[in-house]
This record gives sequence, structure tokens and C-alpha cells, in this order.
Amino acid sequence: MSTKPSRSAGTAFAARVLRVVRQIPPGRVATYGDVARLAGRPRAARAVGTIMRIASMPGLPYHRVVAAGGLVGGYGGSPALKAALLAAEGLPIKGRRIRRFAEHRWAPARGRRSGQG
DNA sequence: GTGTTGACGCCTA
DNA sequence: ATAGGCGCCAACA
Repeated sequence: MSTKPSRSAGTAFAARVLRVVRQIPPGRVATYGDVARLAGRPRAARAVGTIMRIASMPGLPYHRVVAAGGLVGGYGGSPALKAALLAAEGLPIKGRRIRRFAEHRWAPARGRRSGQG
């Protein structure tokens, strides 16, 4: 096994980021900072955006990753689409922001992994 | 190895 | 609420 990770969006951090995003359930959202933190790099919120843009995989709810404060943030293609997707999941989108963001903010299962298969 | 860019975060005016 | 600036990390030329 290689002692060094792969490059080009194949880093361990990138894999962790995708893993976290995949855990975000419908109707909930997490911030780039939260994903970065859960991925092991609490200061890499910006890098999270970079990774999602590069290592984007089909099937992952990238639209559920928003900026701090409940701001919808950016999105590949069109931020408006991101807001529309969130609104379609029942989130109270107000312009470029989510109302009562704290109540819709997602948190990973603690103690045990929710992944049961 | 260096410099620039970017789906960010927080502070200050 | 709006605008400007600095710091952080990873990908890319």
C-alpha cells in the first residue's frame, strides 16, 4: 500500500469531504465549514468548495452544502438552481439565504455511525 | 517550487 | 443591510 495519498482530487481529505456530504439527509443542510470540520480540516472551508467543484460525483447532494450563516453560497452552474433544489426539499429559502438556518442545520450522528449499510 | 484562483469564514467600517 | 479586507486550504498553470 502506498504510504502517500493520490493527487488530483484523490486526496484523503477529498474522500472525507465527499463522505460527509453523502451523509447529509434531505431537508437538511451543512455549511462548508462544517463539512471541512467533519472532514478533519476545520479551516479548510474554502478547500471544500474546491474539492466539490473538482471531485464532484453524481448522486451526492452538493446542493445541501451551504455557506456560513445560512447563505446558499455558490454552485456549479447556477446558485439559483441550488436555492431551488433546497426549496424543493422544504427548506425556507429567502433570496440567497435560508430562514431559521440553525433549525435546518444538519449534524452527524454522534457516538455511532449512522451508516448501517 | 512559486504564484494565482476559488461552490469559504470571520472581522471591521 | 451593504461593502471591503485578511486568513485559511487545496487545485491548477
